[in-house]
Amino acid sequence: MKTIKDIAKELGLSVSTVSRSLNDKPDVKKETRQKVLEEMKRLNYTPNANARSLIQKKSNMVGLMLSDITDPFFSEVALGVEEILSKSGYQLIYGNTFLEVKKEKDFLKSLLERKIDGIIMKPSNLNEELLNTINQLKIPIVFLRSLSENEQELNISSIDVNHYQATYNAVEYLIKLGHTNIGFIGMTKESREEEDRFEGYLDCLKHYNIDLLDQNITIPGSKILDGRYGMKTLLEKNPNITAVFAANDLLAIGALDWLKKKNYIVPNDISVIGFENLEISRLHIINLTTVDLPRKEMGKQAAEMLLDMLSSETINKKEVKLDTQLIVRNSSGKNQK
Amino acid sequence: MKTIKDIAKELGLSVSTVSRSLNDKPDVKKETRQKVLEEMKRLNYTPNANARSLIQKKSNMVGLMLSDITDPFFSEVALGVEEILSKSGYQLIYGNTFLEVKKEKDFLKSLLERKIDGIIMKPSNLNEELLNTINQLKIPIVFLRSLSENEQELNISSIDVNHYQATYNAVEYLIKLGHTNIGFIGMTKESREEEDRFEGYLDCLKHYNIDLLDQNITIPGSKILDGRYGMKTLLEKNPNITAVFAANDLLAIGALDWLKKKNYIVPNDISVIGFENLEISRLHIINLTTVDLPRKEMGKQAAEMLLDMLSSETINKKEVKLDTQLIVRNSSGKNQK
DNA sequence: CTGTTAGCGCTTTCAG
DNA sequence: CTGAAAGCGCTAACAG
Repeated sequence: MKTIKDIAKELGLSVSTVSRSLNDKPDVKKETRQKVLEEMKRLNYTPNANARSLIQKKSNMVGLMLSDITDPFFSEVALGVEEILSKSGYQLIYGNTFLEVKKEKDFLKSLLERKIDGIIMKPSNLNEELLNTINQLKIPIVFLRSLSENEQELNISSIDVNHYQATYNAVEYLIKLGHTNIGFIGMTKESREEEDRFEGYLDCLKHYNIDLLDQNITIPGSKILDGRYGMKTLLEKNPNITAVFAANDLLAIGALDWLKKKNYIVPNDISVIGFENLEISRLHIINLTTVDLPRKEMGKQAAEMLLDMLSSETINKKEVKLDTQLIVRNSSGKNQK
Repeated sequence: MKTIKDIAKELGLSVSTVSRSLNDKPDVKKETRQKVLEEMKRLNYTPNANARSLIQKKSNMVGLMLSDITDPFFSEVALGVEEILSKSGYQLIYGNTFLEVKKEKDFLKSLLERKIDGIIMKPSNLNEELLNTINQLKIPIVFLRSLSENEQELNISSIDVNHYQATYNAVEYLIKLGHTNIGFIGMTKESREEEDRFEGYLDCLKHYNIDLLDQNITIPGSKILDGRYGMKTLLEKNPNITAVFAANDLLAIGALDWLKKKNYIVPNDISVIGFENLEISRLHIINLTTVDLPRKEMGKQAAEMLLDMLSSETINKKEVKLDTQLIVRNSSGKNQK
């Protein structure tokens, strides 16, 4: 492997001059720099970023901790993050945690050893230990979800959408279509956002003086099959349901699928609303009314917030909540009963 | 930031003893090691992996170059790769290239500067320059696609499925259902695999003495909307088509969507076959006959091949082609005309 | 404008 | 079993 020493020796220069030339520093004669650059090419020299990191105490690497990259939400976030950070010369170390505390811990540890400059992550509900660990990191962090109460004092920025409001609006939209018997198909595991959404559902019903029925609620999981099962469960418990809010599009699509299989007509018999606005949801054969989540945009903004924190001395914590938009399609309509 | 020096000073030991203790090397008294480990915890010490990489000439980092992480194929590959490599203590630097040569070059360069130990990647059709660059890397590489002819001499392993055979089988299946007017909706950009698939289609028609019709072929792109457009194009050019092979599921789903919109009955009027077996494809409302791609498995095997190359002195190049399976669902049936 | 020197944090001989 | 010393490849004062 070639080093700047080789270049220096070859050219009869000192390593510092070579270093200066390579890094576009001032105080180098044009011709010298020229010669260095040529020699560099000739020798097929590649700088050693690790050596540079060591001395500069800056690695130009950022950690990206996701729960599951195959989740369309995270893959789009990851795309947005990478787009912005790579432009600024940062490399991304990525890992999946499935929100398992052990994986989170292990991954964080490996990031710290690598002396990364910052982290963008979607953590689980932090237990105390992890919270402490994170608190001690002296590097900028952006959460891909809102901070919970016990995290408020942390010096961490966050980006999220307003799950509460989004759900409230969606349910309100159903109520204004005449629905009163509205089911809720929730996601397991995604506690923080999930709570907010559930509260949005509850508060909206309350606001319109609609009784909350236990049998209108089910929490089956987060995949298509869970949605099918959730829809089945709801109808078994309460056949009078006329509308359903599902906590994500896959659940909603599963619900649609099950309804279709059982010869229910959507939206005449039952209205279905999702949450996420996946690409497939706008398919003619699905045509799901849903809440649009600006996934890639969230990734981009997360990256920009991190860059911001990276470049300023004082950590200026920011908590951003993006607005969402209800996308009305054909899976929802007036209550016909 | 604490260093081993701090530990050494605190304990009145030399840095070398501390280093040995931390790395489980022999020749350290049990109690000494114990003391070091305790002090390490007390001081909240984190080793500096960059310093270690510098001296060991091994970074324990691997590059993962994808075209687009939001493509379900790549996100699942990325999951499999990460699962295996993180278990072996490797960190993954990921980047999206969209098969753009400039992005590929830039990303490769940044990987080289980081002195990564190996690369798993899905490259575009390599131009000579990139090919040279890659050839000069003295590190193990695994391609997430088969090697093309001009790449054969490279010391690179690859993993892929047999696109030719998979397509041949799919088309043969259609022919055996009585179809002779079979459309082909192809993907742009993904040249290598695409050629193989196209050849599978051609050879199969030829083998069954079916005339190849120009108007039965269209290459619209790779997304749902492209599939809709592709289906539209095919039917305009040749209304007698009774079956369609689409080069991926999204194209096939787009085709289904358009057929549904135009009130064609699938599979009675037209059979549709996809390629990939996405999760949504098994939905009751889609129910797509398709070729199953073992995506995550490919990622895992790619990682294992790389680990293999990483641990053995001699680079033992391997070219793996996994078999695929035709998943027959309700989007295909007997020719009714 | 250029060279000398020190040192980033760590591992690894080589002595003892 | 432990310590001293060298050095990985690079940057950053400081002299000149």
